[in-house]
Amino acid sequence: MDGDIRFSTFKRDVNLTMVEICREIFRNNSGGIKIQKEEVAVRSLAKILEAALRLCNRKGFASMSLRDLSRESGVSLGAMYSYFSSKDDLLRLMQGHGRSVIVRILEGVISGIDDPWIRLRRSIQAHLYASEVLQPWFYLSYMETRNFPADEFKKALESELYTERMFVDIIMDGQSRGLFRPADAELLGSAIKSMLQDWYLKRWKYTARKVSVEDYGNFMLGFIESYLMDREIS
Amino acid sequence: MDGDIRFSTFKRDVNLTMVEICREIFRNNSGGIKIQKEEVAVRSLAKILEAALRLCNRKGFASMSLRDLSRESGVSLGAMYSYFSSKDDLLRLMQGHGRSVIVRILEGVISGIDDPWIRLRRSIQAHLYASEVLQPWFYLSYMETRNFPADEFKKALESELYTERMFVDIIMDGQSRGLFRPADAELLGSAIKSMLQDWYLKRWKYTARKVSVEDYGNFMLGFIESYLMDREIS
DNA sequence: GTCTATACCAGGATAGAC
DNA sequence: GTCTATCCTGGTATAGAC
Repeated sequence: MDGDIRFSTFKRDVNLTMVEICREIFRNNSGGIKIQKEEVAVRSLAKILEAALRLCNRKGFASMSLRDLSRESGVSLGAMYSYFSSKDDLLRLMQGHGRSVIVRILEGVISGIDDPWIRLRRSIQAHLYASEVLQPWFYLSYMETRNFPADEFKKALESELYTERMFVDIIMDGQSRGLFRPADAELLGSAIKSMLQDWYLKRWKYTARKVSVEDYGNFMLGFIESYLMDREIS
Repeated sequence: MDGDIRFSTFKRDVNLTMVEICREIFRNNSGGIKIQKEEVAVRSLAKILEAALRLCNRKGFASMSLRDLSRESGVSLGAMYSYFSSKDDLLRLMQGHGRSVIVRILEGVISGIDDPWIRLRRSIQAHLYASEVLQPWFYLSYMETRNFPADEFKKALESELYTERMFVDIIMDGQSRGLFRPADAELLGSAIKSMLQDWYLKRWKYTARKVSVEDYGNFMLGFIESYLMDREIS
């Protein structure tokens, strides 16, 4: 449809390789990371974070021991402590970055667009594609929120409400212009979020059924648009 | 609407008090539980399981230490081991029961009903209400699946697919009778599940917004029915 | 049946050699 | 910068008094 984002285009444009992400993390954390040489640091960091995400997704953050992580990443226990100062700090490192990336992406794709139908489509697609590219981050951040240190916990909740708000605003805008049917915008926003989350939380299911991220997005959009166009029921 | 289940009725009918549940657990686990007197056992068991669910919901199973649990439940560390033989065993105790309860409920509410519209409404309502009454169980079983011992893990996945299948079957039945629009029944089934799950996973959000379980159910049903009735789009 | 005391081990964190 | 060896806390689980 007009204004739609294709996954392949999206992926090319955001270009989020692990190494690039780690480079950015390194530059923003010169305080916490004790290594000087950027090349060295970025390489180890990538190994550590990749392994950490893999393990956290498999067993959860609390059940991942740093000895596991050392084995999985190939970086020794001692050396890892040159990259973070505690296990909680490692969580912060993984977490903080993903958030900034997603906000940047979401705001980018709808800026300058006026039509609520298109804003809705594009923001859902972007959210879905971002979670596809950064699946382990999204999964971690959903499942481990409870175990975050207080400051991170608060930020995670705010982030949930922030993205939901984005959808609610678009819906209310469409309604006030008489384009969308009247309906509870907040509940619809929550429903959209929960479907978006299902995509990255239950990857095993969708992979097994060979549903692609674009299939999923198209289904979601058809479902939601059908509701918003419906004039029969008040 | 006709055939609808009211939450108050549902709650009265299933009558799932903690003590009743613990009594049933006790009777099914006379092997594992070393206490003889039923009254004594049920009382302690209720204290332990209530506390365990509270702590698991707050910090996760892995982060809950048995010392925490002893403090929270008021039962000493030593005494608790008369009720289960290991921490994993405690998980099995909490988990196994909930599953049998939910299957029993879900099958009960649609047996003998033919109309797909009513079957759909009732199965969604029952699922939602069950998760409301047993919220901590549902939450635990969703969030901790990864950490279950292999056999329990498998059962949890099967259970996810089983209830989803229930919805898919109803949808396909409605479609083949020409009552529901053609649409991807499996994806719609998944979407229904994800909305049902959002209710018990994000209670904080809905409580803060003063959305009742019946409000939520009505919204879900309106959303889904609007889609299934829609004849405009193929 | 329930408690306290304790064994034993795994995990996070650090020191210091290379 | 990275590794190995080690410290020490806090976890699960048990023994045995009451």
